[in-house]
Amino acid sequence: MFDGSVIRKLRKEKNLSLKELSSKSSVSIATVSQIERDNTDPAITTLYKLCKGLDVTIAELIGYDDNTDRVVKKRDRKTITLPDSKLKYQLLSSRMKRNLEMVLVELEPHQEDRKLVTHKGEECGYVLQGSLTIILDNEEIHLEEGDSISFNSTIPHRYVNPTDEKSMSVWAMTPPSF
Amino acid sequence: MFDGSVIRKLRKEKNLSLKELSSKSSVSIATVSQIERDNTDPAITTLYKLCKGLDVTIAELIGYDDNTDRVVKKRDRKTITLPDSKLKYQLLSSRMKRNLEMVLVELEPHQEDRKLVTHKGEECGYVLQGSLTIILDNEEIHLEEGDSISFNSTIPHRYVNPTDEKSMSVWAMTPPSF
DNA sequence: TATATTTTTTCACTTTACTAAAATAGGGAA
DNA sequence: TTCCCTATTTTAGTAAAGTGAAAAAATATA
Repeated sequence: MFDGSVIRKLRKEKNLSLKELSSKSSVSIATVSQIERDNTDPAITTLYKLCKGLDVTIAELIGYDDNTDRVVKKRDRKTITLPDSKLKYQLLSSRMKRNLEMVLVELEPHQEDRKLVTHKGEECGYVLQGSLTIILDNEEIHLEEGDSISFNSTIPHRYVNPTDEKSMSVWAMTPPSF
Repeated sequence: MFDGSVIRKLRKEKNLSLKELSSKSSVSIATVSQIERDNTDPAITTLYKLCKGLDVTIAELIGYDDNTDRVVKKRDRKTITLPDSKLKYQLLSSRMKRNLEMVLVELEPHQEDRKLVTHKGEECGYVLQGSLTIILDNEEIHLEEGDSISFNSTIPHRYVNPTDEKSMSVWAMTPPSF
């Protein structure tokens, strides 16, 4: 069951009356009231309309006010192990359901993944330390410290550290792939 | 109107029959079929159920856009100026149309933004250097170097550097807000 | 090709969402 | 305290979602 109280909370935060939200969203006053009090389970289209009136996305609406485990302290980071990868991944974002994920990726000197990976969504990476070579399909892209890159994650890709120094980079992905 | 063909597409990708998805999601075969062909506008709870059967989140279901890649070299970074902010922002992601954005945020000692901001989406931040205090609504969250945080960007927020040292953090946002 | 089985769609019914109008509740002014 | 106005909830009706069973279509097998 969808929690309608989030709608009321957002509405009040934006200082809107039921009448005003009804007008902005083209949903009747009575319906908004019923949804807010969990008297009804809205159709997705009705939710879209309410989101328009509230100026939020559905993902935001569903994830709003979920403040559990926002912070990941350095000492509490989870290390991710992937079956096909020897690289060190540390999750920076919390494990709760979200549309955005952040990880630290560490490669030892001359380390690489042999296997190309592909997954839904897109990602951005920023080189914190050392260098990093990204193989995107058959293209080899070399990044120095401070460089960054964005690409579509469905493009088969893998990481290579061709140097004698450790490489550290931070990556954001939407949707999450871990 | 919600586009039900996404459900069919995902179902076929996962090699599920209507009967199998119906079973995994506890939604009747007939309903799944009707939703897939846009004959009906599902309740949000029904969509939750379908997502469970398809093993995707609502955000994933509702979708995002793919696009092409681009590198931002350190020397080519764009600095972003915001009308209400004195903080230094540098864009790490390309300016191409995307659903994901990454920026470097730099605060001088004792620098802060006085104004709470709110915008659509969600964000993750990782403290690269120094410390950073995030004000989320009325909550004050203190992060040390190496700490990270995820939150919904519609929650009013602002950044504060309460220390004598410079603070550097990297932030990912979806959807982009710059 | 014929038959069997599975998958999907249609049908008719029950249940529930959404609505306009009426009723109730809350707040402010005189 | 009374009155007025606005905000919210309730009511009763219409429209639409969700269902199980039947029908139709698609696929597999001999």
